[in-house]
Amino acid sequence: MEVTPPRRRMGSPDSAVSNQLLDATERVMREEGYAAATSRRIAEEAGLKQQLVYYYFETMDDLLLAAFKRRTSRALERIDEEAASRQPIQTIWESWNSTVDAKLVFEFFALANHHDGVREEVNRFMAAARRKHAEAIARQVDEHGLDLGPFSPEALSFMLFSTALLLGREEAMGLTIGHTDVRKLFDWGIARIG
Amino acid sequence: MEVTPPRRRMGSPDSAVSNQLLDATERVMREEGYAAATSRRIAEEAGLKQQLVYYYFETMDDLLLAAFKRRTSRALERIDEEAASRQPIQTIWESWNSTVDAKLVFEFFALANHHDGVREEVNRFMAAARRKHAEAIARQVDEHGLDLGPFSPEALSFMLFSTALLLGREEAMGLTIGHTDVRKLFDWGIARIG
DNA sequence: GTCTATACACCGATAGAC
DNA sequence: GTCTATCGGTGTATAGAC
Repeated sequence: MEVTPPRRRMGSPDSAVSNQLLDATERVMREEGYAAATSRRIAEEAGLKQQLVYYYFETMDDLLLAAFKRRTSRALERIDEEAASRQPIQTIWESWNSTVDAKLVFEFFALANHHDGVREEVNRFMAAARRKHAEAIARQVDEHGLDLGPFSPEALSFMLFSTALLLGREEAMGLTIGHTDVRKLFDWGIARIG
Repeated sequence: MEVTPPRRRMGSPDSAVSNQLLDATERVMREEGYAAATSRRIAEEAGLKQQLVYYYFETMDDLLLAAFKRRTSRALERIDEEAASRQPIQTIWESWNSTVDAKLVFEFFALANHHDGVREEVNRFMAAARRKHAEAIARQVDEHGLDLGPFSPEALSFMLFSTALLLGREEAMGLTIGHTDVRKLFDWGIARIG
């Protein structure tokens, strides 16, 4: 009968300091990579003492997971708001392009390769986003008698995400070969569907 | 006048041991992430002493870069061979799907966020692959009077890579929503073009 | 070419005072 | 809630013997 193991005392997960630490974690991960997201480096970035990290988070793994969960819960709120859009496909495309922090996403995706908690949360978020987007697209297709051509709502949901993410990554890295053509292609296709 | 700084003596970059270390580096990065790619962990994985790493590579950054360069030089050879294919689009699609080690690619892409040498090498490789693929596609379009529809060769080159990479990543993570639809979509589109 | 030994920085995490 | 002090472990990298 697994009982909660003995723990040291801890602070509120929604406190101001806790959020400062999560902000600092995002900055460090974006600029220096997940390997640099240590308790010392994050505390320094937040202007706090290293040991405070362990007052607000059980372990470093917990802190990293909390940082990702804060992002996904905000993103899911946004997705729910946008689901009611009059032109969901256009809205989804613009939303991924403007909100996806590609460098950070690649750090979290790499982290997910070997961090069980983060992987589960990435999968949970990606599954929810894909389903919600596919439903919003399918609803609009029904209501307005649109023609998606060879795209299923799920396939379109996948393509909008994967394309925006890779375009964002390459732009952040200074590589843009074919990008104007791809953006024209998506603008054309989205306008064509309605 | 920058002179090569004084260095400790070093072994051949093409030796058997050197390649064992690069093999071990790939395994560690794939299974445990780039943060685990330390001299101790890699040497242990290769069954060698930690200090040997510094006989074959100047620094850990050099080792990581060498590991990535070995992959890209092999991949570019393959791309050159496949450029002569009778059906380059089909060949490129199948090649990305069968050769891209998605977990490892995400580790190197995340590493590229903050490792200058790796970023430059990633950009060099991606630019070369995109151009070579676009040229192969354009040549085939010319010779056989194909119709790419709204796709430019560069845009198609981009989409084949980004889609195969993200499909591969999600499959490796156990997430497959919409995948059969996306694969059907690409099979259909590629068959349609010719 | 590979070994032993080692310097020194940084890591996660805890104990207990204030 | 935040502090000082500290533990044991691991990191990169070097020196020099064999």
